[in-house]
Amino acid sequence: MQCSLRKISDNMKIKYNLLKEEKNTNARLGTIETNYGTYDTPMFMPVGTQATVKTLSPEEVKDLGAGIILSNTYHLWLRPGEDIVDKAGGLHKFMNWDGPILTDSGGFQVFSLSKPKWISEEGVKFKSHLNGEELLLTPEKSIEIQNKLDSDIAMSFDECIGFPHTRKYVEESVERTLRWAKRGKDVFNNPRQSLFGIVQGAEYEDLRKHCVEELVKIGFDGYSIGGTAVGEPKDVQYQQVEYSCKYLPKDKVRYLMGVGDPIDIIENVIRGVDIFDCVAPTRLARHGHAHTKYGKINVKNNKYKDDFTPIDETCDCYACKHYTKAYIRHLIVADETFGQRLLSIHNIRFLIKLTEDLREAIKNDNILEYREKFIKDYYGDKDYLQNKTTGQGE
RNA sequence: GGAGGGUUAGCGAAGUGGUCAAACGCGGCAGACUGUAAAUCUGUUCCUUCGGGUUCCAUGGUCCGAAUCCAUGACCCUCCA
Repeated sequence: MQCSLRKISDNMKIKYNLLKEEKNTNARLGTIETNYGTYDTPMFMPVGTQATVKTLSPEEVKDLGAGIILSNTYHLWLRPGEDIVDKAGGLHKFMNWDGPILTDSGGFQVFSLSKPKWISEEGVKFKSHLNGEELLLTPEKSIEIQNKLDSDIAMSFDECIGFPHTRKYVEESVERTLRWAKRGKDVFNNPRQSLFGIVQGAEYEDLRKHCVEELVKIGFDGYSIGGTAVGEPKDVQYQQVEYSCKYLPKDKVRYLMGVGDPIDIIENVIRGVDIFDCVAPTRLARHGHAHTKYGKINVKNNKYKDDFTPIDETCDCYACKHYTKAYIRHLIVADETFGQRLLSIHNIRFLIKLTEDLREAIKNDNILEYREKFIKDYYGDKDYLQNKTTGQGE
């Protein structure tokens, strides 16, 4: 049977190739080889939690220059169920995406579905957000689901803890996350899928180091940095990333989970991160906000009602090439989905373009200058750290 | 011509003697959002020099006190002729 999806290779673990380290920082230029082609890093992955990047077609996502996209175990487990996706021929066929897919493990839902949840050694009991049914997600179950979904990269089931927390809790949580990582790896059985371990340990360097060392002993195809963008101050986030990257093996890809503020991407690329994902560009878009070279704007604002210029004159995306702020504002205010699509296209493109620029800066060994210029344009005189916390807090 | 019902903030709509500058919804204006329980959530929305000022169709009245009671007028709706 002729498969409509172009699978480049059938039986391959992902492979990271480190091409260059930036002269003045820890930033890295590389490529990641997947079953669906080879992509450059640093890279930004658009998020398609429920097997769709909200409001966009796969063709549109492709056109933005996206490589890997992210989907979610928890959501697909609840609906439509991994067996349906399996029956469809796997997630790629199910959603008509012929690029690589990474599935998150459900670990973030341990954090975000905060109210009724019980964490035990066995796993996490949730109440389904759909019908209140009590569900038990375990490391084994998460991997089983992901094996069936047949994504290219599966994530270990971890505990993503919020901020702040006690050192004692972090210590216990890291050990549990490590045991869960081992249990997940033990049942992992999809030969064409890769498995990533997740570094936790909050803001404690020794715990991050310990977590990395233990994960490396277990052995994974790539490593993620978790537990960031959960309400901590920005400088704490950057430190957490530093403490993780410092000990991670150079020959494996590094994925910082859930981070997608432009400045955070730059700061963390500088600290050695290769891959990012974030819901922000699409969520902000649906809420009427757009990134521009000169900062984030709220397109709904009255002052744009007769502004017939593009969102960002310097942007090469479809929305900026063909539509004005006034028109997009009208669509958003009128609650038309096309407005949400246009802003989603723009915001994702903005972040992907950012990673393209960062790759160029790494090549040219001028990423610090790039950062300075970016901040000057994007934040103006504002202090971009300004005691701001990241993410949703607890 | 006769009989009822109605008129409250930008709109819709509660309120029928004091705790009413007036619930609630919409609309408006702003804000938040970082591995998506999020096309969601929050604030604000008569004027103000923040002391206060002026409101509930209009005018006059009752009362210590009126969006609320009475009188007259204006306009709107329904039914009967």
